[in-house]
Amino acid sequence: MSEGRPPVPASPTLEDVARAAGVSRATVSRVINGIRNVDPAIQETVRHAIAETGYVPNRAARSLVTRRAGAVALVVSGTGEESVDGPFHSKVFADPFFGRVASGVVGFLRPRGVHPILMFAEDDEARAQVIAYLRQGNADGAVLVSTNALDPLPGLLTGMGLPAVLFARPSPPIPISYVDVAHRTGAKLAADHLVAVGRRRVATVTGPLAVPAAQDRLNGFRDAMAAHGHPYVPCAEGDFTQDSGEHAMERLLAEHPELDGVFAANDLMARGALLALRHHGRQVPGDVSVVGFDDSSAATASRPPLTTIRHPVEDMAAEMTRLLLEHVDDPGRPVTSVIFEPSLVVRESA
Amino acid sequence: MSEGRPPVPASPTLEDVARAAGVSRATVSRVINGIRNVDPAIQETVRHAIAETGYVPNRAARSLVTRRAGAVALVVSGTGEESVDGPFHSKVFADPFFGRVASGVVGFLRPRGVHPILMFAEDDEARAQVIAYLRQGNADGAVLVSTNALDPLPGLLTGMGLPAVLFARPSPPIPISYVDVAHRTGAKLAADHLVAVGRRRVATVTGPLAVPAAQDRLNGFRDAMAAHGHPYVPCAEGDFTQDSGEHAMERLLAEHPELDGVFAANDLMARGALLALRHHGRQVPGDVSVVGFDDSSAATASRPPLTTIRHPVEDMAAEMTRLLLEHVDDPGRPVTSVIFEPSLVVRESA
DNA sequence: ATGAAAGCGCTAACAT
DNA sequence: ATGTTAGCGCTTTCAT
Repeated sequence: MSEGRPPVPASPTLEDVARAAGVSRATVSRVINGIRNVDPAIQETVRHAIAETGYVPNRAARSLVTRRAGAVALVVSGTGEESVDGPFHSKVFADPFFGRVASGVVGFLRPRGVHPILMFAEDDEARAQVIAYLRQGNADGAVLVSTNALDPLPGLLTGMGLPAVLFARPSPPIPISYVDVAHRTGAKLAADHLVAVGRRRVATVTGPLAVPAAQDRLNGFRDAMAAHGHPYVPCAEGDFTQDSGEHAMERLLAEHPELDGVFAANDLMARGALLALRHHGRQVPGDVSVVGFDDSSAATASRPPLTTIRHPVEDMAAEMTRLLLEHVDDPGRPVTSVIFEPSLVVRESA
Repeated sequence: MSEGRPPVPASPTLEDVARAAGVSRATVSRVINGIRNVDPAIQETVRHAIAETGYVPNRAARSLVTRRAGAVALVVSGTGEESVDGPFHSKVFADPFFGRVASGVVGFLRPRGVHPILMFAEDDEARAQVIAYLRQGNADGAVLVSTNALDPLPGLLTGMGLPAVLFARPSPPIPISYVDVAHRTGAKLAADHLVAVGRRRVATVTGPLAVPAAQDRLNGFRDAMAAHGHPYVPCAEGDFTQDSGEHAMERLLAEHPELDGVFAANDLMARGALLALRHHGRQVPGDVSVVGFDDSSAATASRPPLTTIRHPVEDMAAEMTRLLLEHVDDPGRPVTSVIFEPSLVVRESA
């Protein structure tokens, strides 16, 4: 932003409150920051003066001395290869998942008087801007949700000493805290359910296999099916979009027309699979059972509603934020991971 | 956030750079802020010193003296009645529309080194927190997208003298800048198209009629149909969600089984209408033509893909942000509105 | 328990 | 064209 005049009329300062209360700035400051050793009577006087003057602390002044921004960044990071259709940001939020993360983050932050700074890091340039911005000390830490496992950003952030917590385990092991869901357990839940409803010729639509989560879901599913006596599970790779799910399902159907069950690594792809199945005249769940993953809004909005694996995204995001604030308050704290257990939500598709 | 030790090692200050370059702080400051009247040779020296020391300006210190936060808020505001299923924030971002707005805002802000602070104001408490936060001077202004026409927030913001720009015209006329789309023109486009493809028994699924946009789309549609010789257009009210669209379509079908065309006031509801139509065995577009509004990702993801009215949400959001920065730079500037023209996107549903 | 005073890092007069 | 200097509003020793 370019320069201009001050937009707001001068607001009351500590000095004003101190004068009104007949005490010193220091005392007012103590009251505001909840430091004890202040006479209760004086505290009362000060509080009254604060209310009377309509005083609100100036964050810049406070930050300058405390060396804390009092803000955190919410960084959505991508690969840089996604500029196929439309701007990255638009696409990102087309996936309801990110909205749930944002929700969880804000939900945790807000009661604490903190609000997240929203940043996108979809390519090298954007990443550089993010780094530059954070280097200015605009945020005390960052919660990071990345669409790409090889994202260099987590490494860069920890490298510059900025507290950061990831949503989902990074692919190259780096010393950074993260929250994640037990993908393998979730996939097992899906496998168990498909088998329980009598499916025997089951295939899976995977996410991009460079992503650990996609790997885990695939492997977990395969292992579970193997445990049920089905060592071979046909699979087709998608990229977590609905279209990719539809195409993957087409391929699966072409090669294995006899299949009677599908596990898609997320709901969007499951929805695409539903489309392909209908297109080929297969009834769901009559002919083919479909299980998704995420329990996103896509799951309830699709017809039939999706049986899926739910993970508590909002809770996870809140926990991620909690971890971040912990790291901010105590930079020496060792990195940790918190893994959430998913659950099966049975609807109509399987 | 509670207090703790400084998270980062002391970074170089203006003083350090000045010393390294053998000049005064003021000169370095001038170079950084692009103020002319600095000897080119010295500029070079200073730049070198900056690079050498790895200096980055401290935003808090700068804000303290300029009295500018250098940040803007992106506020998503709701009615408070939406807590039906899941947290407000989750629901908000389930609508791809908000993602597009965020995208446009960030797209405009980022090249200018500004990032938005994300805030939700879904009920009185949240609204109070938003106000309190903004009163602290954490943002120089706010771009506001509201799901409710009677939202008190715009009034509150302008009341406290904070520059703000809305996405969509507020229902009670208040002196505030906004961007919007020509809803009536869009609705007319839909009507013209439905008539052009031979539809004569046309109905409409409206948005919540308390919202001006929903009103305008309805009225624009009715007027245009009247101009085509169809004075009566059955309508059913929805609330912009897919489910509401489905239910509205059910009602329409029950009362007017002969209908052959539908205009839904947004894509999500159009999608719901598609579901209801299929459920009743109507072919789209064979038996019934369907036109949506928004050209959101829901339009391309639905089957058949939706013919819809496109408005340039990202561009509008960018313009909204531009207007905000203008108001921030010059608080005296009179409020303005910018209305964008929508266009018809023909796909398969009509 | 309270006050006085020293800055935090920066910008913007003002002086030269 | 450059330097000097006075704060911006706050927290935090250090005295008292």
